[in-house]
Amino acid sequence: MRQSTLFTKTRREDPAYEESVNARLLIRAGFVHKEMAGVYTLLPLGLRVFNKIIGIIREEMNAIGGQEMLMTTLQDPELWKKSNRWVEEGEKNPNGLPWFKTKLVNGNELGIANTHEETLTNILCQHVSSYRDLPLYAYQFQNKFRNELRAKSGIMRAREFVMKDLYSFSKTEEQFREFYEECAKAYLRVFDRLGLGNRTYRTFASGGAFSKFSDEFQTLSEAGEDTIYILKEKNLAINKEVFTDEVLSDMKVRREDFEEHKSIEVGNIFPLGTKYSQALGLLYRTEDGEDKPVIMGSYGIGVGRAMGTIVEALHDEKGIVWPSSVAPFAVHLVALQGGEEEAEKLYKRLKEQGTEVLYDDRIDVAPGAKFADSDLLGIPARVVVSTKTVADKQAEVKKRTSETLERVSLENMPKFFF
RNA sequence: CGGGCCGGAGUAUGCUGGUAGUACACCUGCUUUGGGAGCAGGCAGACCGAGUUCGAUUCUCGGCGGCCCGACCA
Repeated sequence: MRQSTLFTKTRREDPAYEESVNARLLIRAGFVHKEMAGVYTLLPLGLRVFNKIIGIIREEMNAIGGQEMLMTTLQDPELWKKSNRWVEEGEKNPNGLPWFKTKLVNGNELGIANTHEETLTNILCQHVSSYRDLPLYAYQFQNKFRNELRAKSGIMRAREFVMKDLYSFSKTEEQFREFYEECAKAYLRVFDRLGLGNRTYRTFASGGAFSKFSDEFQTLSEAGEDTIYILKEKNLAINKEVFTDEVLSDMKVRREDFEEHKSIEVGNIFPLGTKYSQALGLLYRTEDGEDKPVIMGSYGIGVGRAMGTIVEALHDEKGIVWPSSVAPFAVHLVALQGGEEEAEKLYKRLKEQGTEVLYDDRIDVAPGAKFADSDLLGIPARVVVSTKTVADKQAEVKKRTSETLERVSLENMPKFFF
């Protein structure tokens, strides 16, 4: 893509109304636009990153048998009343789910989705009736709306956000557990591919409204809202909420061996048991002809939060540092004076070979400004073509993560040196 | 939802009870080009409402909005 046609502009200064690193950098670099507190638009560059994150999650979910679908945002209150999660006006919410609601013209109330256990369980009542139909795993990337009392930390705690939510439906506890562990491994692969592997821990946590315990995926970061305790040699992490003597003795570990860290919850998986299958009547018939409620589990990753976490975890003083797996482009080709003609040729060649390239073809922009933009945008490789390099029939390559400049022949540029 | 701070060109800010200044961006022209160029000219701004006052961007109150702390949070 030609940068001269990119409608977003970078900013030199931090927005005055944002304090968090992720929001400051993403706004300055033109990846997101803030609509209001906790509500962010994805601009073209931001959407490219977003879609790459989704692509990675999708591959890993498909690999463990997930079937992708897309459920609705408008929700029928009747379903939620069955599970006792519909909260009337003025009522204190026993489940802690802050609802957004709206109304039809005729006055009937509707819910605006904040999660989809009820919806999917209800759908499956029409498709599951025998043990032969199980297990099954369905997931989606869908907008969730949560009426957070306080949106904060930039895109990390939003009121509207896209979540990958997968739900498992199993015959037995053993079958559920087997998938649960498989999904936990898939989650670690996802975070590894997102460039967060070395600082993301599967973390023992409280089960909230659904079960006694759950597993969170926590990425170490000072920007995090959570506190976890980690035991590096055992690769064990425990959320502060459940860092109790009882839990420690169950795990046969000593409190003083743990280190305390701030962290960001990038994913969460938890058992649902038969809470929703019983409430909504999702039963299956066993080999023995008996009707039993399906055993469920729920598995979430916030896509925007993952994006923000990457920015928080990997930025430097000059800007964003995207891992190549999610970078908006693989290469930032920068033409400086005297290099325009060769840069143009190189741009065409890189595109032909399928390399995703952002081409800074802007004229009358000072070299320093181009370099500053390049650093801010965080594309993994910068390729400069200028009078100096053209004289040697070369281009200059610099990785975003390194200060080393490398010269590469313009004629025989290796296909993927990036 | 409680508390603190804040609200002015596209962005960032200084001063101010007498209708607004600067920098960057943007437009025009000339020069300039390897780490956010220079000169000249130009465009562009006070969240909403009420009150005090001869006069309010400035002071007071209310609303709305933002950030932060706390509470809350699958």
